[in-house]
Amino acid sequence: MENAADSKGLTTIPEPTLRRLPIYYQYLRNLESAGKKVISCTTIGNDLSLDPTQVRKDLAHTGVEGKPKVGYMVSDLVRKIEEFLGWNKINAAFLAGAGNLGSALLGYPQFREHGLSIVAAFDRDPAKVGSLIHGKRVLPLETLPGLARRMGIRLGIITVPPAAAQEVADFMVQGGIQAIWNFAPVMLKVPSSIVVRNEELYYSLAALSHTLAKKLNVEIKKGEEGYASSN
Amino acid sequence: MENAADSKGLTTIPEPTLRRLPIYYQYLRNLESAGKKVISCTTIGNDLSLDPTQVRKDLAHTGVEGKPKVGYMVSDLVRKIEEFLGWNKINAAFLAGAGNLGSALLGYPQFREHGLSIVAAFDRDPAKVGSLIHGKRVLPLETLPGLARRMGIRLGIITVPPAAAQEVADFMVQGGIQAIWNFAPVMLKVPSSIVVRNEELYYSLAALSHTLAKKLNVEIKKGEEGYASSN
DNA sequence: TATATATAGAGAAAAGTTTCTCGATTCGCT
DNA sequence: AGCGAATCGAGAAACTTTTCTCTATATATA
Repeated sequence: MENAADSKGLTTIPEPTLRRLPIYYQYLRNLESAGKKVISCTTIGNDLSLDPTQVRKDLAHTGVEGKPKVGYMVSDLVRKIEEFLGWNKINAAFLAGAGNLGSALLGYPQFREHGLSIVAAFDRDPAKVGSLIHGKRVLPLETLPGLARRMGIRLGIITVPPAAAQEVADFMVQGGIQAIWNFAPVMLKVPSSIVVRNEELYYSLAALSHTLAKKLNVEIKKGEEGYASSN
Repeated sequence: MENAADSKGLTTIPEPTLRRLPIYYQYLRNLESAGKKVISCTTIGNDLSLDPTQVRKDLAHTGVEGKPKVGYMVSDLVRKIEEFLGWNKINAAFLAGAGNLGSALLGYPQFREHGLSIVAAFDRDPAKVGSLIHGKRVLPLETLPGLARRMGIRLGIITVPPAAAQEVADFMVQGGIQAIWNFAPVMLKVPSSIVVRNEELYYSLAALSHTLAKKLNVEIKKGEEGYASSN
């Protein structure tokens, strides 16, 4: 029974599945607030333009069970996905770098609903230290390791400029932080036991701009054809 | 010769490759500014913890060519990836929703270097309309379609609250926008010819929090074992 | 109560992606 | 000039993910 093993983290879950789960989750939350009680993979697949079997396999990874002819309880699905992604327990996090992006993240309401609570921000700029951003206190960067250790913080978010990122990462590791969400465009060097997730907004832009460029190219070609011939 | 076809957009490129290309790009830009002229897939693979053959196949999609025993010209690679991703031409974009996230995106310096120039922001809040955010003027939302059409804008970015997202998307479609980068947690309904890329910061959180949850679980179990037995 | 139908779930097949293997090429060194 | 080492590029093999097919089951309806 692979599902049970999966939901306990004993097997590895496909990356693509992991990327789709939050999409299902959002969709299901919308259903829930619309008052829908049960849902089938067929319907989910139609609404999200995904293959129903794929949806079923994805959801099975969370250990949820459905009924033939009926589908799944929406509330079951929501709960199982939350558990699976660790969104049912709040992770306290430290954020380093109280610039534009850092401030936006500090004020991002969705995080709280998805198991992430940024409890403090850190910066080197004396003008920022001591101030409040979206209700979170900005503290001196040097105090990060000690505080992280005392408060048992497991998650760090890096939104400092690239040049400072490695040093901040070192601070975080020193403070016993286990997972780093890195928004700086550099590859961090950390012990292999630390989970690093690199996030660059422009990474996501790649797919979009590639598709758009291709699309515009095709249009230009069509235009030229239409101009040259008389069709 | 599949590479040539690829670089002209005639074949489909694997999603995973598309996600890795920006990573290579960033790495290569760093090399470039460090003065490195040539690079091999072996070295790239080592530095980025990827299989060298995979790196080679990924890069081949851009149509770049290397020399045995030497590798690739760093500058060739950078140029080819830029062309492939459409980063060599600047795309002018409109952004709707001048809140926290919108402001952060307006001030995000990396976009400009990657083919994206946000030329104006739109909001419904009269307090924001008319002001400048990071040098970009905030305009009334209603003027978006007309302006988009007149300026030939192809790309729209949505950072409004979920409830307003669909309406904004409709405005964008009406204004002839071809691709939408959607940061609101809703599935937009748009004509199938429009490219939509949904971006949710917490989507990326999924992988990280799942791994962290798993990791902490394992640690707890280990702890319990250690406690129960005397090992 | 029997029947038709929608759907979960499991396993097989197909498609896609990554990794391996090998030959060809280039360069530096002797 | 010839030799050895490094690397590209192409094709094959292994692996992963997606899609298809089938069976069992729950529900609604006649």
